Amino acid sequence: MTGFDEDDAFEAAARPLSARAMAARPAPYLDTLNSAQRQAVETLEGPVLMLAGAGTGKTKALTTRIAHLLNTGRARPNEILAVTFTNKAAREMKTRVGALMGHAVEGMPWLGTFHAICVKLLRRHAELAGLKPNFTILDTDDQVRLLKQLVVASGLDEKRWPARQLAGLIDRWKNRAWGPGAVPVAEASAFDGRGVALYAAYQERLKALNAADFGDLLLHVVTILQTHPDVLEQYRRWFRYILVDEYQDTNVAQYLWLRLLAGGHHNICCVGDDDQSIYGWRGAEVGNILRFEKDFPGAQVIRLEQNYRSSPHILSVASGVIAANTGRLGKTLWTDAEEGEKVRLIGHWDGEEEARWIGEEAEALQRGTRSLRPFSLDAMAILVRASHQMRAFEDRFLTIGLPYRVIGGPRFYERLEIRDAMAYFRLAVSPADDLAFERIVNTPKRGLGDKAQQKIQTAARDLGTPLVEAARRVLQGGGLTGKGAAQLRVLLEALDRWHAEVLNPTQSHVELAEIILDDSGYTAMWQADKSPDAQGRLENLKELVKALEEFENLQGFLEHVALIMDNESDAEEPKISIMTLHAAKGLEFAVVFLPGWEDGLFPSQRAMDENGLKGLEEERRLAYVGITRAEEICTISFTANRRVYGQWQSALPSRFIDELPEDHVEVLTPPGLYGGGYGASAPGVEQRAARADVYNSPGWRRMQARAGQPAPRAMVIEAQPVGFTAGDRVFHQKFGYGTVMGLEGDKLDVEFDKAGAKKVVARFVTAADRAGDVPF
DNA sequence: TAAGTAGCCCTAGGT
DNA sequence: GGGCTACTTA
Repeated sequence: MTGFDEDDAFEAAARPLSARAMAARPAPYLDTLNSAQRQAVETLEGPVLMLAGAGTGKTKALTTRIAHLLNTGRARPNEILAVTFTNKAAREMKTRVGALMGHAVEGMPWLGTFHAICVKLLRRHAELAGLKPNFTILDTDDQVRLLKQLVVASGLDEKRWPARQLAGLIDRWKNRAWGPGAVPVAEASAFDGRGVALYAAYQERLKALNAADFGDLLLHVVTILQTHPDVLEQYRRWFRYILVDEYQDTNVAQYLWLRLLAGGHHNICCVGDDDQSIYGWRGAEVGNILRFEKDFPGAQVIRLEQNYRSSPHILSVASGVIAANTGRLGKTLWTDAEEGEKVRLIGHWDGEEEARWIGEEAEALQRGTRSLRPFSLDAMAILVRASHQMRAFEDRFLTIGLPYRVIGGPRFYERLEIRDAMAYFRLAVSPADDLAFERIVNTPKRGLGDKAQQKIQTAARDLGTPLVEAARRVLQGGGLTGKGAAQLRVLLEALDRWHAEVLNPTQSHVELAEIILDDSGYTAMWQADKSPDAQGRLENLKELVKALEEFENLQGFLEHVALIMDNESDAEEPKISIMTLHAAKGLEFAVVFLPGWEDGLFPSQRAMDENGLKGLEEERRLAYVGITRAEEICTISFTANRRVYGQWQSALPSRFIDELPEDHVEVLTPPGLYGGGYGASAPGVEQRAARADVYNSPGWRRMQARAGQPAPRAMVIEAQPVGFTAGDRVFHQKFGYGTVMGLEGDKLDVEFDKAGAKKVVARFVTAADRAGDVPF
């Protein structure tokens, strides 16, 4: 089927648009917009770039624009293509358009995430990509396991060449819309020279399994549009208006996809903020938004600069920080709001003290003793750079009984028990799902260990059948005996029963799901488990079954889960939120804490090592995103000492702190700096206390500035990140002294005197003659 | 085959 | 420090 659904068909649309437009209803929603927003809503024809700074009412403008398109009769709901990155954003957009129109928006079938829309397109044209319309979507876990098999089969040492790394490589290639044949020579030799060959083999396997991974969803569609002009033409005519949210986060494949589809009517409106581009590591190209005017000739650029979120001090600090970046499109945020409090800056001795101080501060703000009014914990957030920073806060808050929630922990559907259960469901729906079978043959334990599984694998390969069928044959042929054989027989019989039930239902799919979990022994397995998290897992399984109720059948549910992840836990008592800076994008809080502003942690050493100045600038945008989350009170902090991977390390304040505009910052002095309690007898304590004090004295930053380049700050070095050459003597904390034998990227081959030959990351060693200077 | 232990790595994370 | 994998042991 290559055609369109009947109700989507617009071909009869030689309809007089102007007449429809004249019938448009009044548009009261326009009166609630400021002039820039209004311009963004009313400039409907031709390419538009809406540069929307943080907190400037971007979503409002975007949703009003859709409402306006519908209201003026310029497009029918199914002629608008509106793309977001997350399901959450898509959902919000749908809701808000509905609210604007005063009724639920039916038939906006093309409002969704890039991936959801691509699935829809790909199902229609699957055969053009060598797939069947009912292809399955693999998640990252499946992907890695498949790749692992290929790596092993190719004779590579899977330890030296981890499948996860290959998965990352292939993802990057797919993000750039490179099929196996299009990977440039320079990159093709990655992964021990076999990168591309493995990529090609992987794509073959996927085809054979009738499966696609996330990257494929886009790649296949782009390829189809590129190679089938007739298909492209259909969609070009169909999508009269295209809207894109978070354009600064698009990767090359998404960009190509958009350009192809917008090539007909040219009515594409991209919304974004180059200063909030923080997903470069995931393949996003800031270049897409910077190049917009070139890519789409005649484009109009509309800037949304009035900020409705943050106080003037907070905005000034944010602007001051981001000003250090180069190549920006440039925006000047302004606000009518009252002056409010300055951004607060405070240094601490170590991470525990930082957590203690923030905990007390949160309580004081909650009581209202630290501010003009009390704040709910719901209005407070702690935004960290790296997830391992979260633990100190969790520990502290558990101790003092401060309610908190961690946003972005392991996703519901990524949990072990959910994945297991899903594998059972998948097998019931499609018995040929080998990956699912592998996952659950021996879960719960059925006495089918590696050996038994290998037999089945071999049989499958020899017979050319799926694993389930192969297992059946192995049993019949007496290849397995004893307990394992008996239990395998039980499993296979159960699978048959479940599959028959899927084909010819005699009961609801919810009941079937319960039966599957019970009959398989999976529920019993967790009931018998006495570890503390078993109870929680059982509850998750119950939740899973409950979630099934909203779907017509298991198939529908599986598709949904493949694409969707968020389960918003309902709000109970007020809680302070802990999350990463990345997770905070798009959110806002009255009170924001930004801990851990230390060089190496933030900006992250790794970001700088791997991406140099580009990496540093992305880190700076992350700082900008963090600060602009705050409405009223924003507190930045850093510590003099931090435990990293169990080792104490002294740290220097982040270079971003030097960039905070002084007039808008208040430097706080933490209590108890001299109070001891940190082993006052330990050597060096006075020194370190003195230094910590310097960070906290009112003039410390000026002193730093005057001193010129302070201390051994981590440097951004573009060309030569390593700094060692073969023959250098080095010292490693764990392995001792050694000699550099060779270089490979940021890794060194070192022959250690005692520990022998090792590969170590360059920054973990120091030149041997300097070793004595380095405090460990 | 299952339980126990040693070695290894370690940003950010939606679909 | 902690979580995961791979290897070793009962």
